[in-house]
Amino acid sequence: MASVRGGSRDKPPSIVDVAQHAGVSTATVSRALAAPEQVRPALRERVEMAVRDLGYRPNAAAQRLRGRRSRLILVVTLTRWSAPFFAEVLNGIDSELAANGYAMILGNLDLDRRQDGHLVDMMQSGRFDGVLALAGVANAANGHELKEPGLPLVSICSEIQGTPSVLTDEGESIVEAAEHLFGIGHRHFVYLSGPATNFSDRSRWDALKAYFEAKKDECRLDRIEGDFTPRSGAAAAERFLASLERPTAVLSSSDEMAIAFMKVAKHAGVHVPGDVSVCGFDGIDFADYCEPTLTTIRQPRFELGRTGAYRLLQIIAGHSEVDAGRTVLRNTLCLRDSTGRAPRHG
Amino acid sequence: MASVRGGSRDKPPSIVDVAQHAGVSTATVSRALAAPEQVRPALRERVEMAVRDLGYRPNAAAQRLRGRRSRLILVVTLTRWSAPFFAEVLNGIDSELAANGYAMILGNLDLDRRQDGHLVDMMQSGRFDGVLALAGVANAANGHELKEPGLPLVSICSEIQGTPSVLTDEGESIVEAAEHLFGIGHRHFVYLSGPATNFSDRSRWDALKAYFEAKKDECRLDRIEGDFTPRSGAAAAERFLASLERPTAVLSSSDEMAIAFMKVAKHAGVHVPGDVSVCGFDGIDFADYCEPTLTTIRQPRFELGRTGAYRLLQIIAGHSEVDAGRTVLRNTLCLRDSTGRAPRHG
DNA sequence: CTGTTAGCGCCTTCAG
DNA sequence: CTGAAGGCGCTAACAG
Repeated sequence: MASVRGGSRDKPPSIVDVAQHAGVSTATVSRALAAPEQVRPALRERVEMAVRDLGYRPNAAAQRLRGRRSRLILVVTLTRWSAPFFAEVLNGIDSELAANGYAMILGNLDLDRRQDGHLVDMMQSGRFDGVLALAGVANAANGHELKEPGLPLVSICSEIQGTPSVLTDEGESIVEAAEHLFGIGHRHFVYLSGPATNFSDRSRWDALKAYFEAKKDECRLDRIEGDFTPRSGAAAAERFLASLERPTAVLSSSDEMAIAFMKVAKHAGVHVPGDVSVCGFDGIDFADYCEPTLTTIRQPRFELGRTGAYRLLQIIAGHSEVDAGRTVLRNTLCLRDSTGRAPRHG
Repeated sequence: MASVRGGSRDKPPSIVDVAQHAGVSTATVSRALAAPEQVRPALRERVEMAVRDLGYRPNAAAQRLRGRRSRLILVVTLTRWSAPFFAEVLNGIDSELAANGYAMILGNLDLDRRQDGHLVDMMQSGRFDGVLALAGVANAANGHELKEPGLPLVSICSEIQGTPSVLTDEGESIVEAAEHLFGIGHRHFVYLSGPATNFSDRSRWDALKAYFEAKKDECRLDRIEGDFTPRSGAAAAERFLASLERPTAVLSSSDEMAIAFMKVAKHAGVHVPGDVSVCGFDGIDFADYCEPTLTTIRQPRFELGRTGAYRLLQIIAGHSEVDAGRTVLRNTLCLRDSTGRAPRHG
């Protein structure tokens, strides 16, 4: 009676095979699987047995063609994503999707090669039930290109006009960090930015500018351009070292930049936090293992992913009451050893 | 004449719409797209125009159902993957797949919950043309479970019986590192392991054991259990510190463990490399930014992914001459500041 | 409750 | 070179 899936090269069993094996119609098989309560127990069991015997799995393509969901979500990322940050966001997404029987396709958007066409093709090929756009993608693809195909779309870590998005309170958090540093005596700040087109970076910079605008008589805020990568953090440190009047507080737009910055600064004999305080952004694992441990603004990475996926599934399911607008998660300021009182000084 | 895709809510155009719009049969449309040379230029152009006008994209589900490829590859990973390592492998995979018009599904395998069924379901649902299994998955899912569905399968960073796999020369490289350390005076080594069931870890440990077996009169090799994570590296450091006779050379099975190890050791007043030399494995970006910079065995992460994807596509395309067996890529020993001469000592 | 039937959109013979 | 027609596997009406 056992005999799982005959020989080997046979093509997989179809619903017809199951129907014959169980002595019922294909419709009954379909129902026994999708709506068991509509099938008399006796038949249902025969079907279930046949399914097991033959090792039958519904063909997803056929299901999709017939009009049902594909249970596939396209997740669009940039080729140059920050692994420590987004890997955990992906985990969050996957966790929520898997729990609901969905799977994710990873679609890397290459900024250099004009590959967007490829993506839009995919989106219109009817393969997916929805799209999740991760930070940066919005600006890169101009946002509406992603909306155009008419698929349910949720944006994570950046906002696309008229599209539900999941964000963190980046502006508030970085101001909170600034305020903390101000409180312990710092008056000269520098912001290590991300790419100028990045949504997060804009939010942070705008909030910071507004905050210091109100304090412009007593404080100074500089800005050094970066792009989230360690390399750009090291470059920023060189510029910092070369400056005539060095800031005493660094607000970095990513932990990776902050850590590289500290490394270079220390090498040049600048003490952290004695000479300069450094605050990162993201809360990646390595913030605990660098020297000194990094004060940072921790983003709920897993939750970002989970929440984004959740909202998307809601929309797909048609629970679209609260659709539009943003969901804002809260960050946490984690004080560690890279920040301290401003150095005494004239 | 313009008018891209009507109003908005209409369902997407099908091949029939295109055929009507162009005044030809559906068969001609199909051919014009798949085998243009078989269609008279005049008609071909009419079709191409209609395609553009309507914004037509072939429906992937229908194509797949009709028997063609889905151009979808399932990439199976573990829920607890090491982001710094695998993110780059994924990039390599994506790069090769995208270049050939394929996309990847990320299937996280959860070790805790028995979720494998879900995966096998997916594999048999006829959605994919092939499967890429990343390190660790093989052992977890017992390998053959993945082979069973009869899909083309390639394993990366671990070997599955009778399945093509892409590996690095881990054994040779770690022995090379050991040899280097031996050459500069070290005689007491400790290996920080990964999970005991991990394929890579086994390869490394076996090679190391063999190497030291031949030197057992003059050398000592200890082993501390870890699992690749920083946390376990820190725990290993505690054990190291507590040991009566401390080894002078640490061979870590991951950079993340090595970095955490150094952090804890330094905190306890142990100098790296003055008192103990530390060598990592993987060559992640942070190896350059920790203190001191980490000597490590760099794995060609991007190439691992790219090569794995390449082999899989070859198999799918039927170029299966060189199918079985392994492809071995070479690692590079990167000497940095965390290793040095063994301390003088009785 | 269960079976019959009609397509979903596409590609690929098979005739013309 | 082009058109007509069947069917991939499945499910949702519609009858019984």
